[in-house]
Amino acid sequence: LPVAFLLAQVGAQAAARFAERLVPLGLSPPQAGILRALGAQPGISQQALVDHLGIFPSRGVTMIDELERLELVERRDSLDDRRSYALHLTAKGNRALEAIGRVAQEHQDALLAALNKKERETLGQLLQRVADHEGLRPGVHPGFRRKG
Amino acid sequence: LPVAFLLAQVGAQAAARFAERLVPLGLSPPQAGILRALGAQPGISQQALVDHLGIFPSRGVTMIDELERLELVERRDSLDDRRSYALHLTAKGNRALEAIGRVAQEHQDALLAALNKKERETLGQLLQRVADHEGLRPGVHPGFRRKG
DNA sequence: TATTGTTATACTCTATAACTATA
DNA sequence: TATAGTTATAGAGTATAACAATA
Repeated sequence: LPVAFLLAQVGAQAAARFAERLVPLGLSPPQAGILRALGAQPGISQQALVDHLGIFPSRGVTMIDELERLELVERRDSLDDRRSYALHLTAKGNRALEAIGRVAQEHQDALLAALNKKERETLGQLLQRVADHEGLRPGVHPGFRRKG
Repeated sequence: LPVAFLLAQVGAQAAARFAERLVPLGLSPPQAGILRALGAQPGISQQALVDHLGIFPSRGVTMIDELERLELVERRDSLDDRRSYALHLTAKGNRALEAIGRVAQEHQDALLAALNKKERETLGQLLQRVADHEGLRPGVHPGFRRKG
């Protein structure tokens, strides 16, 4: 049984369907990932953010630029180091993050409609063990991360 | 429990690790997918291939060009319709397909090292049910397919 | 001299559209 | 007129490298 292939196949499907559900919010999956990270760690620097997500600094700049233009994120001057910014969600950003959460729940319910509650738990536990064994960071999508 | 996110996360990891294992073979995941499809359906036309994989005809041309240059695939003239070709694996292409199979097995063993045999079966069965419910075609990676 | 963030550029993958030749 | 395959072009997403300001 090609379980590894099934994983990649169903995982890609999950990602694609989630991306579709973000379209009405005007967001991409990477943007949702940044909002999520900033919701969990308000005030972190761009450097800390790109390190956490495993992306290149230049990409962080571009993405934060866009999220700032959308008024979802703001760069505040750092108090102790004038080179860096403290990144924060705006009120609008927080509302977007909540909307992402609702959409994610709907997405999961639709994706796992073929499984009952107990089976979903089992699936989650098995996946979590694989994720832990692979050293995956909770909440950080590998599609986000640079090679290596 | 964010099972849908875990699925996307672990699935992307699976795809990335498999891609790494293809590097020594000089192949990309899409190329491996084509070799696999041609192994299962020798002699099909480019049209049938791109339809099966859900890619654009122009992409099919480019990819078959490359695989032909690598001497893994050959275009044979179709007997009954001079517009189309019959696609076949060469002897070298068949050996490559076998190597892909070995690499896939090693990949799966490494990826699922945290699970015992029974758990792997359970995971596979749960994933298969999700895949069926989502209407995924066996052996066709969604990353391959055009939107829709 | 190292670090934060930025800019400018290039690369890869894929989509779109116009085209040729057969049917 | 429709279909198989091709060519040419464009776009999205991301990586790479050089740079300015601050530490």
